[in-house]
Order: sequence, then C-alpha cells, then structure tokens
Amino acid sequence: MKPKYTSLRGVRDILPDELKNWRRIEDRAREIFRRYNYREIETPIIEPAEMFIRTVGEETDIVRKEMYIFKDRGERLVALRPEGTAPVVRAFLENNLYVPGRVAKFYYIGDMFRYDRPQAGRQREFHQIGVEALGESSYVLDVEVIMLLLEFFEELGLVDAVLLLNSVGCPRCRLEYSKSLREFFSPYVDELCEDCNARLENNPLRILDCKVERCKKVIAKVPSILDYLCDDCRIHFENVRSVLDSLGIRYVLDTRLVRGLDYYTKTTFEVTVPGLGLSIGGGGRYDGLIKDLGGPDLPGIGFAIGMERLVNLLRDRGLLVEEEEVPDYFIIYDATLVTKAIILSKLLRNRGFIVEMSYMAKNLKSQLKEADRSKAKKSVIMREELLANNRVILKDMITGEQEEIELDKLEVSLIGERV
RNA sequence: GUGAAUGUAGCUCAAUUGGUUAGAGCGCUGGACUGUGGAUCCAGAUGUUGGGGGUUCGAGUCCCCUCAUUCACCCCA
Repeated sequence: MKPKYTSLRGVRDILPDELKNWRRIEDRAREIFRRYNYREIETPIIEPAEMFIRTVGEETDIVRKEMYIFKDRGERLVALRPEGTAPVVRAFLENNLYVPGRVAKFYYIGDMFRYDRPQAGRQREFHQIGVEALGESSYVLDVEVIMLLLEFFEELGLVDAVLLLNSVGCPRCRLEYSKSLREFFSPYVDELCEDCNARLENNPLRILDCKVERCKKVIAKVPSILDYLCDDCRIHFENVRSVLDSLGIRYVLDTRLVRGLDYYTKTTFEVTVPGLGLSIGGGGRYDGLIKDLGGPDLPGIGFAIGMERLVNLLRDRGLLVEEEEVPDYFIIYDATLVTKAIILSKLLRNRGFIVEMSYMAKNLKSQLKEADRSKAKKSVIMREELLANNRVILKDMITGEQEEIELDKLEVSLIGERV
C-alpha cells in the first residue's frame, strides 16, 4: 500500500529512536546553558516577513531566494522564520525584557525554514539550538559565548572541534574595506567568475567566500579585513584573541570568514570538524540589530547550532546512544480477567514501571508471542485460579524461568482494588 | 536556481543483448507444537517495478515528461 500523502520536499519525520537522541542532546544543551545563566525562550514560527528582510539583509540569499513567504488571510506578509536571532530580539523588545545595565541571556531550541535544494546537512526545515545575549558590548562576553559553544561540543564528545574566528568590524570598517576590495579586484575583473563580478557591485565581501578555483587564486592575495578595522573594532578583537590565547582556547584565524547575514558586526565565528566541509555552529556579534528593530542602541551576540548536522556527525562518530527502551512488564491474562489486568497494569505503571499488556486475551501462546515481540523483560501471567489467592506467574523473558508469586512481591495487591 | 546519479515487496537487494507467470534474504501470517514466547523445519501472502506518456509483436530494462531521493554547485546551521 502506498500512502496517499508523503511529506513535502526537504522536510522529514524524526522517528522515535532518533528523537530520543535529539532529546538527550537538547537536555545537555539546557544543562550547560543553565549554568551560564541563559533562560529558554520560545518564539512563533511565523513572523512579519519584513522583519527578516530588514535584518538579515535584502541582498542575502536567505531573503532573495530561500524565505518561505506568503500572505495570510488578513493580507499580512508572513514568513516562516529562516533564523532565530531576529525573533528573539523582537520578543525581547516587545515584552520589555530590557533592564538597563543588565545583560539579557536567552536560548532557544526550534525549527527554521529555508527554501533550499536539499542535500547533505541541508533541509528545508532544520532545527537550531541557539543563544542570544543582549545588552553587553564587552569582549569578555564574546569569549564567554565562544566558550559556551565549545563546551557544548566538547561535552558531546567532539574532541576535534575547530573554532574559526574573524572580525567583520562595524559598518564603518566594512565600508572602508569594501572600497579597498573594489580597488583590489578591479584589475582582476576578467579572472573572476560571473557571480563574483556581480558581487563586486553589491557586496564585495562575498567574493571572499567564493569556491571557484580561479577566484580563489585572486582571493589568496587579498588584503585582510583586519587591516581595515577602526580602533574600537581592532582593540575589541585583540582583546578577544588575547583572552582566548590565555585560556588556551585554540582557534583558526580565518579572515575570509563572511557570515551570510548582514547584521553581523565585529567578532564572528564558526565551529566545524576536520574533513566535514560544513559548519555545525556559527554566530557572532550584531551590535546594530536591536536598534534596527526599533529598540535602544544595544549590542548583542549569539550563535546557532545546526541540530541535523550535529546529529549526523555524532552518528558517524558512534557517539549516539542506541539503546532501546523496553517494557519492564507485559501483562498476560485470561479473558475473564480483563478488568483485573487493566488495574494491575495501572498499579505497576503508578510505581514507575513501563508496562505493556495484551489487548486481545487470546490463548496463552499468542499472548506470549506478543510479549516476546514487545521485548518486555518480564511477563506477568494472570490466571483465575491463582488470582483468587492474589498470586500470579512471573516469567523472566530472557532466561525463560518462571515462578508463582504473591502480588505483594511486585509491591502491588489487587485485593480490594476496584475499577 | 544549475548539474549528475538513483527509484523494484514493509526493509536490504536480484532479474542475460528488451523475451513467458518479476525473485531471494530479513520481516510478516499460519502450521509442525490441542494453555508457555524465542530456536529449527514446512507452507503462504507479498508488488499498478515512483507516476504519466511513447517506441516495440513484447518494456523493470529503451526514449520523453513529471515527482521523489541522494550528491555536487550557489548559500548556509
């Protein structure tokens, strides 16, 4: 039988065995975030489209070709969120969570939507775990956020996580840098690919990310953005690096690291592992974003972790737990004992056991077969003549041994129990 | 948006240059085993060969369209 409907392209079901691992990872994240004093927040999946267009940037691919965008019945232009930062900032402002002089720290766990062609480590619906710290400009916070991200990966067993670090400066630095990039590239126009020629016009920084070989050759000789940082941005970045160095946190300085969202400023970073070719997490400062969304002129910083990429990586490394949760007890009973069987299962469940029962009181053989297939550790066989004395047969499904016992031994009793 | 590969039973995969009724293992159902599961043996059901159209006496196989999956590019988590 072919199902009538299948899931849409680029989205998928997360089945119980896998989801269990997801929850374990999320629990780990929650525990670490808690220790760093971040609080969980959940924002809607739909937001005003305009909000993302303005903050992520009109010229970015996310906005130009990847947003799920539509008009709702009230003619409002709505988008499925393609990222988590703008919504958190919006919620922060809308709910007046700003306390002057205090940093506000949030984390979120949720799904994002981007209309891409699906491929390895990329779906149209994907899940992110992210943090946002709003209202503090100190480089000390940059360091803490990076530490937090690395600690999370380390606790999951990714001992070879590599931190890539860069500073993209502030809008003033970038203007200077863009200008010099245009000057630098103008003699090489013929050597650059078509895309890069277009980028030369609207966003020269993007050229640095190009994967085309002939572009790479030109890019290799490009001046570093670090030489164009203003004093404030330069000192900030030097401080970040110096503290990371003192802490013994290793990083790869990647001055060509360009994050694909326009709101990033100053420190940006990504985490990957050797040979993966994808980043499993990334983030940075966004010191102008809060003001852009109509709030006070506050700085912010955050990161997002790609859940699917992380889970895939952990699976490849054998770092996922594969154990299956099985019933402690399977209740088998004579047809006349339906009510008692239901009560017994409830009593055992109240005591915290995982209990499964046969739903068709067929013959013993087929019920035992059901018990076997349920992978229950033990079966409780209820027979009328035994139950009169509050006794049942307890069968160990692994060894096959069985004994007749008082129900008291299971610390339950059916005497006096009624529906 | 561009390019490539793949699509057969619930799952993993077969099927000669186009050739009769599309097979195997696992799983499933039943029996050997009349109230004790698993192991073994036996038997049985698997299916519009992703969908649609075309070529042909004949298509799982060749052609076109379409959908999906996988991979790469673009970009990103």
